[in-house]
Amino acid sequence: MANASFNEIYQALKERILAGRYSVKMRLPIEDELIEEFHSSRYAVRKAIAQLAADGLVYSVKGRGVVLLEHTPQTQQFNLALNNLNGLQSLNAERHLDYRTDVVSFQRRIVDQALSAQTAFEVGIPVYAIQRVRVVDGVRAVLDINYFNAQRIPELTQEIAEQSIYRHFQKNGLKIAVVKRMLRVETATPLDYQLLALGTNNCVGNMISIAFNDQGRQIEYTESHFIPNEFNFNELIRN
Amino acid sequence: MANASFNEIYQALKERILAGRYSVKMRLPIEDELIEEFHSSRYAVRKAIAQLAADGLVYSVKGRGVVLLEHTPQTQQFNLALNNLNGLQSLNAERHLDYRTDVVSFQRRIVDQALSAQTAFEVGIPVYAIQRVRVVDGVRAVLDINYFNAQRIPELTQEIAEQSIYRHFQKNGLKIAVVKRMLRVETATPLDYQLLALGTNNCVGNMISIAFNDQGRQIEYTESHFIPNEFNFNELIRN
DNA sequence: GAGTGGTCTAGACCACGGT
DNA sequence: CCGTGGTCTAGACCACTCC
Repeated sequence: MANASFNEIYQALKERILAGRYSVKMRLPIEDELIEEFHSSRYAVRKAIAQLAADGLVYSVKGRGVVLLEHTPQTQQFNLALNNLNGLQSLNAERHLDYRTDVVSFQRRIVDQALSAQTAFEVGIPVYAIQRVRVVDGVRAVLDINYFNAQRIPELTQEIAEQSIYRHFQKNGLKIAVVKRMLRVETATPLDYQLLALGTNNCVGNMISIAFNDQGRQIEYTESHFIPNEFNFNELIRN
Repeated sequence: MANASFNEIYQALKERILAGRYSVKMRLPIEDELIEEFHSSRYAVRKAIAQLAADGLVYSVKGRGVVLLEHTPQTQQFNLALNNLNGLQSLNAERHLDYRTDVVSFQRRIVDQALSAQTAFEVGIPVYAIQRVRVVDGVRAVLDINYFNAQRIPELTQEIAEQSIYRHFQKNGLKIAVVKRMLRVETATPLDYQLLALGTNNCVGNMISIAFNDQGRQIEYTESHFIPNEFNFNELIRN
């Protein structure tokens, strides 16, 4: 492989790790060896290793080398669910076949004091306020409560809300740059009881998302209320 | 500032952003200007900007520049809680004055089939199995259920479990390198009812942590069950 | 002391955004 | 077309691990 770029090196190493090729020593080859093998620069090799570390596959120790992290079948399963995608579509990505969105409420309104305190939007600006229920395998699993800054997004209709709002954004050239997210467990509200399949549970998970466009402006405040026991959020912390 | 290192540049820029110095243009100076101002290299400047982006303060756009993200007082508050520390101590870091740990159970046992399936530890190895309740401001807020690989950690005693296990690790030269974490909302178990101040709630949050040492070996499986409404987990997603 | 990753310099060229 | 950040090269030196 001549002059492999960062991504080729990353993919190749990832494949080998998952295939167990480095399992004996539980170490990656040293940087100089990888540079030689891939006929690449130290920059590209280090970037590939950084990506493997971000995936939770390896850990670099100064003076010792790049160590492979144990991964039993169980910890592999542990890694399945994702939390770094855009809309709520990601919650059930590819896991479920049957999926439906019910638009419960679709309004345009002006941000008042109370809504401003909740959403961090300025008082007086127009927003779309949308409530939708996600029905997964026939179960009312997620209640999405969206507020979009109407001045900074392309026009929305109820029909679009029934499909994917994020896809609509993408088509119209609006790019979500950064999302700040907060996860909480909350006592269920009357609206949750009304719209979600809570069973005997009286709490919901609440994922609050604040999204920014590539101008740095907040365009969205969303609460996603989800039923217990069905959703996992994974995360990796490195020292 | 002559020959400022990455961290000095990062701190200086962060301070200025928070002080609103770049608020007019909502842009950072271009890389070449920063290189000149700090008499530093492009490497250091770019690394500092990368750190600012990881903090959710800025966003880089190729061809346009480094954009500041809006941060209203509310979104600032939104950023408060952390989720990237080690033990459960972090959950209430500096927010609460009164804090106590009750050790409910402290055992050594051998991993059997069922525990192996749950914790990803191999069948047959010895583990410490510890249950502790964290009492915050007089409220039984968190139930910690720990399993530590006894062969890979320094000896534990009930007295240590009453204090901080992680501090004990640190003192004895055991370094936690990586933690894989999963967040869920679950129906409360009988143990949760018994030990936590659930009030009328019948669910808990469950933070499952799998920790690895700097040899890449799993040393810990922990479930932290926490009561609703009191804890926030923050996260930043960038495109 | 030898080996290894971490930091840093000084450049070159490319890809994208806006005019 | 120009300005900007993204990728990449080819080195130097430092800090840490381990023998």
